[in-house]
Amino acid sequence: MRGETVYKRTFNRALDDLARSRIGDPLPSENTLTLGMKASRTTVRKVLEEMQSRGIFTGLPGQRVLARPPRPSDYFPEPETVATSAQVEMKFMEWVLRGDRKPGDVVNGLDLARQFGVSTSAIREYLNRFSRFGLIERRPNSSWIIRGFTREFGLELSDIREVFELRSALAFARLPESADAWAMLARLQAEHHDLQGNIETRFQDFSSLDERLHRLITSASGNRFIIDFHDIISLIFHYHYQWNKVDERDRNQVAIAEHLAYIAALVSRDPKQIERACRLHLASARKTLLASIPFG
Amino acid sequence: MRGETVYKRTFNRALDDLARSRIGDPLPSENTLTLGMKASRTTVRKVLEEMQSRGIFTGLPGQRVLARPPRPSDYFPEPETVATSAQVEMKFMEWVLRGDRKPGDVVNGLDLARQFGVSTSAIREYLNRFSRFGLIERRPNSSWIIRGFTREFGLELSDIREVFELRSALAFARLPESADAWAMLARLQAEHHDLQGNIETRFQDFSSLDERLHRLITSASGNRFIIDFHDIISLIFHYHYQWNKVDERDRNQVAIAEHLAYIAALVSRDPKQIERACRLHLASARKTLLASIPFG
DNA sequence: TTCTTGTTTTTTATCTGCAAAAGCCCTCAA
DNA sequence: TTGAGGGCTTTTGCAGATAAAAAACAAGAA
Repeated sequence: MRGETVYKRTFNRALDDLARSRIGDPLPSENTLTLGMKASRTTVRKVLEEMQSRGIFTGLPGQRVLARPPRPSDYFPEPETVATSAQVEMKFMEWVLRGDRKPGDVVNGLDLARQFGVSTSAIREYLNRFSRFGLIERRPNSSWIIRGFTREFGLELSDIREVFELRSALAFARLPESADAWAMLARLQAEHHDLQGNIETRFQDFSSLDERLHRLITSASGNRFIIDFHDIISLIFHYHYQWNKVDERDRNQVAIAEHLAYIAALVSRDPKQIERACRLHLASARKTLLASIPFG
Repeated sequence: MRGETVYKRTFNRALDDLARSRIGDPLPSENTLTLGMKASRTTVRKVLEEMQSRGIFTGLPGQRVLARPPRPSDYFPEPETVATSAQVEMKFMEWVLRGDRKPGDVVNGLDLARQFGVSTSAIREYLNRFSRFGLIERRPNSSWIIRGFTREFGLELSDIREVFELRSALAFARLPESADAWAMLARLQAEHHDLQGNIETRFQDFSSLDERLHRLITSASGNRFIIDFHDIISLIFHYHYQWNKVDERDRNQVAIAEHLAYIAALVSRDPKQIERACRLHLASARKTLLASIPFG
């Protein structure tokens, strides 16, 4: 059977949205609400029903009106809002990347299921999807084998990344002036400057900025395989940023400067300059990644 | 529950091997047999037991002796030897590649399960694994969407292929003289010459030769992402060769010549020559692929 | 030892089942 | 004739069960 995670997540999100309304404000139609939430009308309706029964709204459907502001106690606890698949991902990433697995170790699905408190099907499904990240490998009719978060992995990943991103960056420069991408790039540039000004306090925000910049550049390639590959980079760096706090501020400061140079190069449209800035930044990204690999 | 496909496959394979023995020949040990088969000893034992009860062997374990040659009627029918997952793959590939699906069409897991005569889990599992091929895309909490075997797909695939293979080919040339790869390349070269001599009758054998050559080159990159990507190429071309029979002989004849030039270039170790031969061949592979795409 | 084969324990492949969530179609009102 | 919400149907996400296959263990002979 399926948990109620979508419902609870939607409920919480609706509470957030409500915080901006006042008592007596009329509620938008179900369809309108559905557009904002990332769920179906069926779920939104379930949320509305519960809210009504908790006295957050009053009035007949069609004339519903906010009766009281949402309280913190209305929220469902965060852990109940995350789907099994997402839980498995987090637990599994922690397990492979931090749990000191060695190449050749076997992954025991049954055991993981017990450890993570989910069914074997959930594990199986995740392993299948995860295999494309190159950290595990399947032996048919037998268990999965750890390939390991090793130095080789880091090198192979970085090599491809450099090929793909350079290609994408050059494609970016060839985008027509009118493309949305340029506007987005300008916004990212502003955000970088902004962050640079407040680096002392907000250096942790860099992680999401990094992801957004590289995804934007990558998507200019227009190639689904390049874009898909970025998911791997993304995932690895996401967890990497989460755990590797050594020298974080300094590293991010350097990276921001590199990003700004990279953005400036893109704006210049000069292939030579782009190539230089791109390679420079990716070389230091590679270094950081390798440094974070255990025994790497 | 699981089918008996591994057992039946192993049984048939053992019958094949037996064809080379004579009445009275002693049987190798269970362990030895297991090495040859692609299965565990448990399965091999089950096979032996059945063979004994059918009178193919006589004698106590340890002194088993062939009692009669295998008969065609001993074989399990081929369809019973293919695992559900493999069946799903074939049926699904046929369904996406030949069944005139359009980008944006939804994939209904339940419906496919009914059509293919398997459970929804089997479909789910396959879709997950298949998603990395870039032909379908998932909408969370909702169905899969067809991205389609379109001209864009062909172009994007070919682009990456060219980048990866050129890199691999140059790496190949740098392999030490002693590497196994050189010996394998020499063997493939001989097989190509052989096939070229009998092109009139055996032109259909090209498909497997093509796969082996490109896999060998690709593996010289030593990069798991490049090697994994080759699986996509492989799968697409595998089905492509199976269905696209137009001008097959002529196409293969040209491709063999290109392969031979490519191999010669590799042997020469001259990067310039390698690049030329590689690009030339991949350009014509691209053309063939694009030509085979419906409305491409 | 190092292989045999016999036996028992684990783990995987696959199916079934069911509640949650998504997708319908329908009717009523502005 | 468009958009609202009510009610019903279908599909998905995940858990659970079970037989097949793999792996681990055991004990005797070469």
